[in-house]
Amino acid sequence: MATLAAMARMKPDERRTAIIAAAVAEVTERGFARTTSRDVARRADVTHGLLHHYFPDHQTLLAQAFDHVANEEISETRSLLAADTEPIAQLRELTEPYGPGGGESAYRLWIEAWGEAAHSPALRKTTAKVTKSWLDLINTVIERGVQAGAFTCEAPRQTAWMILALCDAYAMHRQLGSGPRIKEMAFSARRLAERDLGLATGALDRTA
Amino acid sequence: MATLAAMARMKPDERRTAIIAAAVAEVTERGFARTTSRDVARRADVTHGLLHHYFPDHQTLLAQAFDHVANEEISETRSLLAADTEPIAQLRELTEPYGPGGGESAYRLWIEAWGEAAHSPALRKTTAKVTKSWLDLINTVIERGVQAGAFTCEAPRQTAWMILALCDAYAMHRQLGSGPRIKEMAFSARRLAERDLGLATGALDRTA
DNA sequence: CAGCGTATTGGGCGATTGGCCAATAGCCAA
DNA sequence: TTGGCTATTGGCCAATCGCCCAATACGCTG
Repeated sequence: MATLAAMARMKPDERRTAIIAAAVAEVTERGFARTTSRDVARRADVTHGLLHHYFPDHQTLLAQAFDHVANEEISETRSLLAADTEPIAQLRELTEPYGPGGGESAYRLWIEAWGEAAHSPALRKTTAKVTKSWLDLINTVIERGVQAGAFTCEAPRQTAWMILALCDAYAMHRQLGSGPRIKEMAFSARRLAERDLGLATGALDRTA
Repeated sequence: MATLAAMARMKPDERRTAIIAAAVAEVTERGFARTTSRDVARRADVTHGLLHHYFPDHQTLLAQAFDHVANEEISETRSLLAADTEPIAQLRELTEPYGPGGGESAYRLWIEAWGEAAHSPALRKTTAKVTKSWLDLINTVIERGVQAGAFTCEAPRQTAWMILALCDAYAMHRQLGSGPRIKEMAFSARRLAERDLGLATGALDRTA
């Protein structure tokens, strides 16, 4: 992973980023509660004592780590949407079977975060904020599509909420390996969107 | 909670049940990873040493505790449905705003379980099994309603999955206190069900 | 009542935790 | 080169964890 000799010294900002990246990886694998300072330090190739130099305490480190990823996901998706101007293509991005965010491991982190949010005000605040961002993102795509004449929609915010909920639920249950017909679940969000937005069935499946 | 003098001795089965109940309460409050043997013991009014007499180890205790609640929820819902014979009334039960299961705290436990399932094969197995039971339950109600002529439905299993997903997502995000318009989210599942099953809007809101 | 088996206690063990701190190492300005 | 500031180390601490076990209390059977 890292060249032994090159480990010596890093710019503080890089070091900080490396530690946060290590924390994210650990939390994704083990969950918030089971992630220890020493695990993070080992993964970041530093000693555990250094963590306290960059972060006041363990909770703050984990909270900042999740904050970092969550905001990054949002901004990445935002620029992904900016690349397409056509509403249908944008909606297709948002309903990708692996989730519009960072894919498999990103959802592992989110599942951990939902659980941890019940015990950490900082996590709860971040999850609430980012969830709202997701809803706004979907809602904006819908409303722009309606204005452009591509969609028809009675209750955009409600449709946005249902799309998000189905994507989350699909990703979560896929994580757990639960249940039959998991591939069908993946497309429920798209079929729901197609019906709610006046599109033909399968309109979101076709590749542009 | 418990009379001091009456603490002395309990039948083994009662004791076992009391410990499991204490474990459920602790996990609901603190999550799986942060629940310690001693916490459970204190809540159950026994010493920590006794736990090892009833359960081989900590993980097994927590897994059995969740297993107990999950199965109980399912069977309670089953008998709840048995009380009604009318499909619409049954569907109304299933889409209760607080979730068809045990209410608020029950969903706290489920959120913890979803996270923990990623780290515990036993939890993963239970969540998968009970999720399947929920889907079957909803699916049965739909199909009986279709046969009785009360519903019309193109893809029952897909509709069942969407209803479950929306209920889960609503309950979860309500837990987190996230987002505006959370009351509207609560009825998304009902509106979806009404449309998917050929019912009039609001048909599931009216009290029987 | 005597005796056996189980329920229950409470202490102890090794391992691990987050946080703290004195000491060291490396970088840059003067 | 020197001095000082920051990054970094590694050891230490009290607290706590799950687990184990010898000792005790209790209840039931004979």
